[in-house]
Amino acid sequence: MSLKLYNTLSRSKEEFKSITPGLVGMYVCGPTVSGESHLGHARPYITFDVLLRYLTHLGYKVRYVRNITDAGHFEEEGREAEDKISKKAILEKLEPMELVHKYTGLFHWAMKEFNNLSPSIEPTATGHIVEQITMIEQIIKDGYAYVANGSVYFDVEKYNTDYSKKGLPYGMLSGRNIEEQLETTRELDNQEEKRNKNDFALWKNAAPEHIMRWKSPWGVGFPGWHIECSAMATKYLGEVFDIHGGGMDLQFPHHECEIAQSTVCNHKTPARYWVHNNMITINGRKMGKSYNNVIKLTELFSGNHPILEQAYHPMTVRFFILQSHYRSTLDFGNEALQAAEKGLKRLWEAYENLYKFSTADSLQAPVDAELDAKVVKLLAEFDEFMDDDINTAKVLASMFELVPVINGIKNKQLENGTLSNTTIELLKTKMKLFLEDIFGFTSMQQNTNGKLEGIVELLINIRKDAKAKKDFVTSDKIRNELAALGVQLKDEKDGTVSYVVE
RNA sequence: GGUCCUGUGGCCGAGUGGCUAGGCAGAGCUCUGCAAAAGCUUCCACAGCGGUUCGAAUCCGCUCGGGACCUCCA
Repeated sequence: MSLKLYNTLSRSKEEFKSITPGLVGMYVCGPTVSGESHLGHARPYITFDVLLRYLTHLGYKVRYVRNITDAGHFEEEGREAEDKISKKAILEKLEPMELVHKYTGLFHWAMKEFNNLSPSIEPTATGHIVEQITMIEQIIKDGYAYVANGSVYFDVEKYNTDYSKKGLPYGMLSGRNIEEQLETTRELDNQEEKRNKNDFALWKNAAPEHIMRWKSPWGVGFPGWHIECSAMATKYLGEVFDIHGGGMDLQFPHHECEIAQSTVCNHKTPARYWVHNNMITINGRKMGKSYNNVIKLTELFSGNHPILEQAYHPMTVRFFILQSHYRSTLDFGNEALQAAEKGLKRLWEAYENLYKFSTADSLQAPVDAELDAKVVKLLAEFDEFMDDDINTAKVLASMFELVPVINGIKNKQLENGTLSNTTIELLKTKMKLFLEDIFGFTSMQQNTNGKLEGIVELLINIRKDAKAKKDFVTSDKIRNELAALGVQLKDEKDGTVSYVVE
């Protein structure tokens, strides 16, 4: 079996084949660092992190490019041109560069909290002004863009007419046609510079008060929203690359425009597989500034937000996201997050216990051949589910079916030697591979340099003595007060005591 | 208004037409000094109405509800 990915271009699952055997180029639209990252950002970057890890597991060498948008775009086209970053910079009395630096740092911090791997290249828009200008010049030269008052616009109408003949109409990704667009696009002000409402800016003339500005053949200004991704993807991944990812909300117009720009310059549709993750909703509504329901990642991890009943660990959020399929909307709620927190804890504890198993304990032939076979089957399905458009939800469900088996063996509720040595070894290998390497989970335990461990062991021993003397007042006091401090004692079947730190 | 997606049990969520994922919560039991943990068992579903089919949560139609995009957006 081989990996299948849902391709937005064809609206179907397609077998994944890389252009160059063994190598994959993947571009994912990164954040605009004019503000703090929020819960919504967690979804694509975790989703594509898992895809990156899975492709790597399959043996591909992946070049993962994720940009940082540090040059502002128009808040709203037609309104007075205002650069997101420069506007806020004035309000906060900060240099744009200072603001960008701050939020880029926060973004990187959050990505690390989520245990997302770093991209191979993380290019910035401001670092690629030259490439963008070069690309715009090319588009003008080919006749698909025009200059107006120091701004440059892409001629969507002409592009659509010419490229429809080649089977590459504008709107092919998002499934809309331009004729309808003309009738349904809202009436906007100050559009006289454009020949057509559908045209989009490649370069925008900067008003004198504008802080972010660069010299260009058309005057002083700044790049339009879409051109950076085309320029940087082409530069680092080539004219045609394997995977382009991002949130569904970017399908139109952003990715549509990217396709148009790149196609004009390179005469090819830039990416083979367009992969889009769905949105996270809060109470059934998409999170967004206009809805006033944005939860920033710092707030999510600290619990400091009116919607939040408690803080949520980055791993809980990661688990929550991977428990659904990336193409479904995922509804956020305290109850759901708390369920995820408990579920992950149970799964992770079983996993850690599994790793303590000695295969010397079990016999060569499984006592329970049926269960042994079931375990082997569940493990084999991990790969099948991932190959089927990265169905992390199904893999996790299978893992939960393995939890009672692992716990049963550990607590001797299952007979010694229930599973064969081979199966236990396979269980260990695959659980590690999927939980840590592919899903990217890490332990939520804090490293306390062994001091806490020593203290807890001491208390466990005192409690053991108290219990031996039937001094249950003391033993319960130790147990309950440790629990209040977040240290949960567990009396194991064999008389030993283990514990978990919250 | 246009285009598209969606409606699964208390909550979150998988679901390729037949074998009713999974998590959390609830109930019972085993274990336990008591509890927790763990194990076992168990209750509660496919928005509604039609249709196709031997058989539909899954396909089709209609109705109702929710959402997304069309504007910055992950």
